[in-house]
Amino acid sequence: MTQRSTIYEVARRSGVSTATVSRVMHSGTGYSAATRERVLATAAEIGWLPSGSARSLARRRAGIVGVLFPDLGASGDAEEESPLYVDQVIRGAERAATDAGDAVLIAATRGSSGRDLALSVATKVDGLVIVARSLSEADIAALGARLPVVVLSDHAGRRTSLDSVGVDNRNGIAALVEHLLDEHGYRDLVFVAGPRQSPDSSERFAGFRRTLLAAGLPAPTKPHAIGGFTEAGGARAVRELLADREPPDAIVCGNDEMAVGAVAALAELKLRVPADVAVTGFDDLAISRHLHPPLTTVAQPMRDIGAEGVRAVLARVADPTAPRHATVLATRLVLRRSCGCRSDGRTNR
Amino acid sequence: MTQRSTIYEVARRSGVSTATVSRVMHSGTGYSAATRERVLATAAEIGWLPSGSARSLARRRAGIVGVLFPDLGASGDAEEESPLYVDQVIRGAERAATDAGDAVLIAATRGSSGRDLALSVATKVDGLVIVARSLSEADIAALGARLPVVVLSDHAGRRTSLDSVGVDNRNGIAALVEHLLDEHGYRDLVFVAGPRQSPDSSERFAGFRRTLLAAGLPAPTKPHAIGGFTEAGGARAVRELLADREPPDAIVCGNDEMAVGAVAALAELKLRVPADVAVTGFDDLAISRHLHPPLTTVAQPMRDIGAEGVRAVLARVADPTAPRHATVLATRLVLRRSCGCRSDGRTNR
DNA sequence: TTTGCATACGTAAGCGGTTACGTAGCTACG
DNA sequence: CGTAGCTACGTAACCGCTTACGTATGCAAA
Repeated sequence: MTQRSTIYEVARRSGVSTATVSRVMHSGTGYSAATRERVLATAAEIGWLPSGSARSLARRRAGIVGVLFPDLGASGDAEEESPLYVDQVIRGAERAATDAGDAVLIAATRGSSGRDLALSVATKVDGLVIVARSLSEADIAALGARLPVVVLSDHAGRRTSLDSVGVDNRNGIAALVEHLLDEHGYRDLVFVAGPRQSPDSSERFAGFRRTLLAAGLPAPTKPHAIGGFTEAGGARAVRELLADREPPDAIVCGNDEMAVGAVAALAELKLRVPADVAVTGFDDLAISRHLHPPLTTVAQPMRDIGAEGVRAVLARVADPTAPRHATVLATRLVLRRSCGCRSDGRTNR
Repeated sequence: MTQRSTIYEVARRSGVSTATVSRVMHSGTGYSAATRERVLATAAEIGWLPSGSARSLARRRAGIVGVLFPDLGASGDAEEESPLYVDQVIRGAERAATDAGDAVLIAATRGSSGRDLALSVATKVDGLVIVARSLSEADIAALGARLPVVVLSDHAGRRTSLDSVGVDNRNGIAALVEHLLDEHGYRDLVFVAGPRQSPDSSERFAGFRRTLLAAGLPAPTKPHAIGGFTEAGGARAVRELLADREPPDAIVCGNDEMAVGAVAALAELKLRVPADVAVTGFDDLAISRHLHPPLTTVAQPMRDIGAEGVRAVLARVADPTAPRHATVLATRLVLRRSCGCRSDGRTNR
């Protein structure tokens, strides 16, 4: 490990000023070809690694955007984002940031420590992308007052002052329910919802209800069961549901994880999927196509959500006065066998 | 968005010097309780967010460690780390970094652009954790000469100058093969390997071979087939294999993804798993317990690998002269139905 | 009272880059 | 030949913190 060298060292050895070294590194003009070669050569020779901190300080731009997300594995099985989901969002964010020449810093909030972590991260970045439910509304608002912030999913269109990115939950579910109704002729559908306070969950239920009504079918005013977006919750919800009533034609779950639990619960009850009852999810996680049977679901463009998130904060970093913008991305219906379709992979929309 | 305020502003408004503000923020001593309150109050009042860049520059420590990994989704189906695997490593790294008061910056190398990306990231961090095959050996070595670097898996113990973290592939496979031999009585086992150049893959094969020899069985000198660590590769390998010979008792795959492909290929051939032929994997990805049948595999402590990685770089940042250290983590045998075991979940070791 | 030693600050010199300005040399043109 | 307009640099003033030192004040011990 060479002694950390500086731009002065490079300048001295190349017989130029630091300004010229800086220009060679980041500006396309202001130096001759010969000078450029000389500078580059000595930089390589002494293994100079420019100081990002110094550059950031001078430019008042870190070139880093932070992504805050809730940690799951940490606090047991609470109602949290699926790791598979968040990971994809992060990947998308990384991709967009790298494409823009920036980098992404990630931080998982765990329980109460979130606020301090967020503040600490905020000092190191130009803007923050916050995955739903990483932080309290108040904390998010406080951050939003200090630096560019965009909130992902479960908030899109609901917050008044911050940029947001989310998906079209209503139409996503609508397409799914229409499929169940029209292609399979199911009439008796039940909806297993996520957490009560989740806007995403509410919108999905709203889409469910609206579609049934549009088809002239009776529609419930509230979800048939609450599964809290977790596998265990989905299983529990189905068990409770079927203790009361005959199996429905189909169980529409608010997300894929609950669908996994639902399938398991149905197996316990000796009910076959989809022969006896169809099951669907929402998200299209990596595991979903491997389930038995493969899960019919509404795919969320998880990577795009992350990517749009960083694009949005970078846009705001560039122009802090731009009007607030809520991005809503489309979902895609993914037909697999759990809904009763024959073979996997047919998709729609 | 308030005007970006500085420590001078806070100092002025609190009637103290910047030194005192700095002390209040980061040192437990050097100020009275009253001063502390006053400073904290005005800081909150004007919404001051300290500049991480300035702090990093002054302290000569960014408080950030970078994680470099290969991107998969990007370049099609090349031989790359599974997203599920890398994501877990990243999670572990994030966890360890946060616990240490640092943050992690992530960057995915895609194809040839890796070298520049790595350099760019290197300017922003105190050290780098590099997931195997993100970069060429030469590039890794060059980085290692400029800042603390630790390499994860597929290298552990092999590189001479850099710290590394990996798993005990040999013993991991050995436990698995012993199980197949002793508990199930299988005698005819075949090994489907990952990429030829992969040290991880080689070690796994070595463990396979050694265990067969130890049991007094004939053992091949090279893998029966090469699957390249991908699902498609695993399927292809099995198809080619079974074109030549009778189905073996068990197919030991070099990783879980190849096992997925193997199971699919066997299904095409109307062979039942595990009734006709058992299949096993390596990694224990999130999808593996959902497969049909659930996959028996050797679990890698993916999060721990990431966590140990950042711990190792932080240790080296703290003491650059410490002797190189190679961490080798233990694996865990996960018994599920694909090997012929009755019910899921029994694990060993 | 003097001395000694904490404790609570303030001063100011960096940390390693960026960049607005200024200057010198050269070419082009009236 | 004078001058306008480039290009290729150098000078030096920041960027916003941290921290080594130095000073002042208070109090206990001598």
